[in-house]
Amino acid sequence: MKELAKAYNPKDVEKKWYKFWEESGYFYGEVSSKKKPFCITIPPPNVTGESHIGHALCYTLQDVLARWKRMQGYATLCLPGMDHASIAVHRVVEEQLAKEGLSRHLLGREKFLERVWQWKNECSETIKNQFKILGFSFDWSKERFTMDEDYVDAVLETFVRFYNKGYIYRGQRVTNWCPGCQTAISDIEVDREERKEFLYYVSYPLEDGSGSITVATTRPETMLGDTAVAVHPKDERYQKFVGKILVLPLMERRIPIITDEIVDIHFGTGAVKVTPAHDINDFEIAGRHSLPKIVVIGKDGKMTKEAGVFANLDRYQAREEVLRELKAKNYLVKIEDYPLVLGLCERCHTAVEPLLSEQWFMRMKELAVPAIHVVKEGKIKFVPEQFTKVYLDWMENIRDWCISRQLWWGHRIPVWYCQKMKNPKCKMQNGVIVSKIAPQICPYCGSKELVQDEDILDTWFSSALWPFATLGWPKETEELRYFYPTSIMVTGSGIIHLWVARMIITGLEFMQDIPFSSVYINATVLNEDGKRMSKSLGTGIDPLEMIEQYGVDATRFGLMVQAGKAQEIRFGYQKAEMARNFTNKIHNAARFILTNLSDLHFLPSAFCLLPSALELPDRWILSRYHKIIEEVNQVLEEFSFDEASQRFYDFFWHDFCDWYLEIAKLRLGGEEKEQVQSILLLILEGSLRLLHPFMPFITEEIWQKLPRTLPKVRGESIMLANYPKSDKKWFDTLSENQMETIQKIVMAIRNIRSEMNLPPSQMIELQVKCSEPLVITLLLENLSIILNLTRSKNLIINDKIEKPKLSASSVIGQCEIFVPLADLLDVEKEKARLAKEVLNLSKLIDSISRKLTDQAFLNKAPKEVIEREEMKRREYTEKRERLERNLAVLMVLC
RNA sequence: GGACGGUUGGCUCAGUCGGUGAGAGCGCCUCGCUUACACCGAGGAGGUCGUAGGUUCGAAUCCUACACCGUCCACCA
Repeated sequence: MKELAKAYNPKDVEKKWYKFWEESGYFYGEVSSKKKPFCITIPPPNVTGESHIGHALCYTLQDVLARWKRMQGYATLCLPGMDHASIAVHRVVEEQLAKEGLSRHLLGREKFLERVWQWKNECSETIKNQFKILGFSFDWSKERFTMDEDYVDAVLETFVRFYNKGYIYRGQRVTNWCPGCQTAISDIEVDREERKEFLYYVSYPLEDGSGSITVATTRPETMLGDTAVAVHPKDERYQKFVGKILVLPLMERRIPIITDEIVDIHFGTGAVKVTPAHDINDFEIAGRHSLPKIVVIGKDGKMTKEAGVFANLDRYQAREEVLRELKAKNYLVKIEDYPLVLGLCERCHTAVEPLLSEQWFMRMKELAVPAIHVVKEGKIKFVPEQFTKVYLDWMENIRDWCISRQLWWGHRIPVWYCQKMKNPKCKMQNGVIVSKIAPQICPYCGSKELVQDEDILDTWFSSALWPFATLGWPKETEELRYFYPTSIMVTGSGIIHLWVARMIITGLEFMQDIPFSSVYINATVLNEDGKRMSKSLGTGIDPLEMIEQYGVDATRFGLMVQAGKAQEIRFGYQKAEMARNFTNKIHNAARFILTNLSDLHFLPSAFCLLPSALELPDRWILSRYHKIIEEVNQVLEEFSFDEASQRFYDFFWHDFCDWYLEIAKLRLGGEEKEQVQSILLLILEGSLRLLHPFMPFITEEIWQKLPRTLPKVRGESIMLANYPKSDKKWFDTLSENQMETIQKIVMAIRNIRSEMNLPPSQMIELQVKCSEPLVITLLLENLSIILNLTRSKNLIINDKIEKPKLSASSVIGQCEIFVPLADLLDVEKEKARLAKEVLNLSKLIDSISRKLTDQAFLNKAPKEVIEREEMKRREYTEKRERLERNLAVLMVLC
């Protein structure tokens, strides 16, 4: 056997195994009628080149599930891909262009797109490589991109179908317009910044000269586009004005006084100027009251013709001019300081202008109904559960979705406009032609002058199709039939609305079935300072850096031990270091076991052994082992990755290495040698399989080195081996209790040794006073373990032992342990040690006694609780008496 | 403004159905390079469980209010 290195070096093994797995086709998601399917369509990362540890978390979770299910015998498909992420990529590429003194408008649409494709290709290679480094068992043969030919087809198909069913329409709406970037931008691209601004009070006179109403505004220049003043219907101050007409100052326009629930009685004067074309609320008010919408600020941020004498002024210049005029004509009542939250374009930092524009929308209310139903019914479950509410709250108040974007990188809207509209039929359709394929002539009037809509679709329109478009939809592929609905969607809480909700809607609409049965919302990874990781802020931790330092398995495990129910996790190097140390522990345990196997030609079949034929440590570790298998499988069913990894850690390190292995060392030289070797190997081999989903590389590396004679080690890779199943016949509570007694005794003696500063070379003697025959037998049967682990020469046990005067002592259950030390005994220290323990017990006994003398407690507490308390009191009291007696012996000495 | 989450030893976090001597990892202290592992082993110190009330025989755990931190959503001009 090849000598194993003293320390585990991940770099030696990781690349090799990934290559082996991939080339062997183990990741291939095969349709198999003999197996049950398990499928995850991996959330496609944006091709923006960003990479931080949060991605590593999300995808590792999925790989753990996939490897686990694959080993459990499911036909497993993890389908990877990338998202074209139109806005985000625009930002990246346009930034690059800006550095070269270029812009997308200077380049033109075609050249710009060429440039983006080039970027996309580089970027997706980088991401793919990272995923491979991380060991993800994704089926790369089925990799998809949201702008692949087939995928585009699916997107256009969706648009046409939705349009034909009347869900998609064209209309006007106020959207965030950036005059700097010359595009509409979504809410998430707007940075909010608090500014010290002013609130201006302007008086609008009544047409009949009977008075005036004062309105408050932060943007006086928009008054030029006012078409009403609104008050709350219940505002008594204005009851008498409702329905009357005002004369808009400077414009001399007659505008009505209307009522609307949206108005806040307590803000300003309680009367709001309504500017439908430049404010989202006002736009909605206008909709409810059929008010005209006058655009007074143009896309360039300058005043339009509609602004009359202010036309062509910059919007901020216009504000000054308007204020001057108002003041001159005595309409300006007062000015207050006012902190305003201003929307700024996150790219160019220009103040966003809400602007009325023509957009495509999707009606959502009706589509949301079945999507709400499947979640309420429990057909789709959110994990953690609290996110169900986030989803439902949004769905139940869903608004129409603006699906058009004035960008270039993405799916161009499959709509053409006839420029001629030569007949009434064409005019009736407004010359709108919706088609997957570019039409040559107008189907209505035969005109050849057709112009395609310039806009593209919102990125999420295409990602909404991910779970089925990746499997081949609209074609009826074998994969689609077999793997849809997929098993689980793992993603971040930030995109429940943007993405998850829409996948559920489109899945139900086009597949008539849910897209997945579970939605696991992974935590946001914060860095060590509790800050969100972001490349632009420089607060991200690059997973590759961590991998470089600790290896892939440690990085993955470090993430998994923290992947619990919390909404956020802080990630630091500590956890990765802990996990790295664990890999080393596993490596060395394996090294020890394999080294001690070297003279074995074949292995006895320990697997056939009956529990009764085994020794206590064997029965104990096998019981622990099977319980851990049970637990890991169970908590994984609940997606408790933290529990699964931590429990395994505790078992392997503490039970197996600290105790079983240490005890095994004593037995490997004796008659039980082969039995012990077999059990060591059995537990090691099973542990590797149990751990494999979390740490794929080290487990494969060691597993491949195990003797092939082991029945379980016949396959060509651990990732194809069976995942361990627990066998309850090995559950052995008695052995666990007995072992616990031994451990406690050993620990008590070690504590004495340590407190008395006894060097390891100092052998000691043990005397145990015990009257319980079963315990005496237990200790005698495991005598060599106790002696060896405590470095003791011998042990005398019976019920007549008296405490040697110069000895340290301890009480464990039925046993009183004495360590005669003669002049090695530090009497003062020992007295202090015992006194402290007595004091501790006294406190406990007092608190229990207080309970047990409390009538209320005795009357109302359940019987079991009272009994347990009584039992504890007896136990502690007895222990205290013994300790006090031993302490008394020492007191006599001085 | 609303919703959700968090607040437990120096740090990062567990803690199930209310009854535990409140746990772990890191860090710290003492001892030890005992031929798997110093990326280790043995032992130890360290916590009025954010604050204030309440429910209860009994609260880290349930309820209310508040504070601070975080995330998401939002139509206060």
